[in-house]
Amino acid sequence: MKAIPEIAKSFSTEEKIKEAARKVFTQKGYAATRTRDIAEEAGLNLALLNYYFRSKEKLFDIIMTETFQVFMQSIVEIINDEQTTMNEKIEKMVSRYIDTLTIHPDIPLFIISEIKADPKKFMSKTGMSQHFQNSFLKKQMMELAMANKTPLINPLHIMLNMMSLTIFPFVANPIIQNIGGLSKEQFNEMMQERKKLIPIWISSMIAPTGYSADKKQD
Amino acid sequence: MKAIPEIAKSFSTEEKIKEAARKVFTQKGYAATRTRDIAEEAGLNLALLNYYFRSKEKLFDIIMTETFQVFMQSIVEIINDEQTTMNEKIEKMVSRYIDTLTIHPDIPLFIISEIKADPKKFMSKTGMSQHFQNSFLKKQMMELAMANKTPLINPLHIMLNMMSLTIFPFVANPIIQNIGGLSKEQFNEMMQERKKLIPIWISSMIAPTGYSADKKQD
DNA sequence: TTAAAAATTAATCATTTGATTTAATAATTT
DNA sequence: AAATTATTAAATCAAATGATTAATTTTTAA
Repeated sequence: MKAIPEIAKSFSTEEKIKEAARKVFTQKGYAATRTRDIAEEAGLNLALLNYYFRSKEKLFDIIMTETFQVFMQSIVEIINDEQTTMNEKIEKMVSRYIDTLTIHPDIPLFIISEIKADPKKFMSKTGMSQHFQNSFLKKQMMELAMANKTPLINPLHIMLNMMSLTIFPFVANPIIQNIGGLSKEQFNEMMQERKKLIPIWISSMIAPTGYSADKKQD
Repeated sequence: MKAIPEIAKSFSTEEKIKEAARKVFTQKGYAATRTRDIAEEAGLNLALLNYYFRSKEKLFDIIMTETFQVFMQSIVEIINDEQTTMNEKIEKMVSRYIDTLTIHPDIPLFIISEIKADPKKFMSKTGMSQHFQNSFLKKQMMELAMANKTPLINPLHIMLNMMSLTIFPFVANPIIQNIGGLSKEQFNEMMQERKKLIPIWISSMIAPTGYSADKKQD
């Protein structure tokens, strides 16, 4: 009867398994991943996976939670920074997303797919809703709309637009590369361009002269 | 040895299987779908699936191809219509996407996930690249940039923005609903709002006063 | 009506896959 | 060094799953 290994010891193999699992799970998703894939990727025997993590699902939960948390944490810090303006926050978020996703392009599709596969499992414990609703950023957005006498665009739209413009290209990467006829490098260059462009676009949404043909500005 | 049934006959069961397959595949993806799920969804014996379609993979390929083609076809028509302006095309695309995806919200994540799982299998035969590169829309975009003396924003950015702003909310639906604290109905209302907003936003990207209020429209 | 063809079903096969067991090896303790 | 414990590997199990078979029912058409 194998005892469960203590936390401190055998850090190395445990981490090897987690790294392999992170790679294979984010690349192929839970259902398409075989525990044997993970063992092979880690260069370790299959039995170790269950020895250290009891089951595929438990290992997956750990990976999923960690991935999601890392992904959220950096954003939460940015949106609650009381020292930066709204525009600076948007710049920072866009910049951080693009830098992170250039290195780990699989993460968003992974998170989205797995949340969809079992929404209540992951949706409950994140508290994403509060993060945004109570954020300093949301306050700033609403104040700015007042100050500018601009008709208030739901802050959710703005946040959603920032995420859409930034994250979607990575999610739909193979399709986008194909439509644009881009190599991996050209795609990354384009995303670097967008680091500058997206904040400009978002700004122009908030303080718009943008209402084109039918409504003349005066 | 069972003969392969002729095309005309037993339309009903064949269609029942395809409908069931369409539903389950788009909902759960290829890997997470069991052929038994499809049989049950169709209310039919498992063996019929292989009787009519030989294998899970062959059935899947049919569903995938059809789904993708329907999705592309309507867009290709719009972007090559020589009677409409660029702005009208964008309005139409956004509108059609949102209407379609409100009814079939699973389609984009399905297509994206499965293309990612096997890019060469699906990417080759679509010819998406040509569709856009040779489109009347792209010509219009470039001409408009000239005429307006606007610095040319890569038409790919514009197309990508349109798709991002329109499709991403559906792809990330559970997360977006959670962040915004929205019910399914409220989410759909928001997407109806975006039907009007997205074309405005895109316009303001193309002919921008958007660079933080320093350039007046005349 | 009847014989052939096609459609449908229940039972079963073979492979895959998550998980376990048992034995061997390495590390640590006494 | 001997004993104990931790770690690793090979073999195997049991359930899930895609696919097939053989028997039965239904439909077609002569």
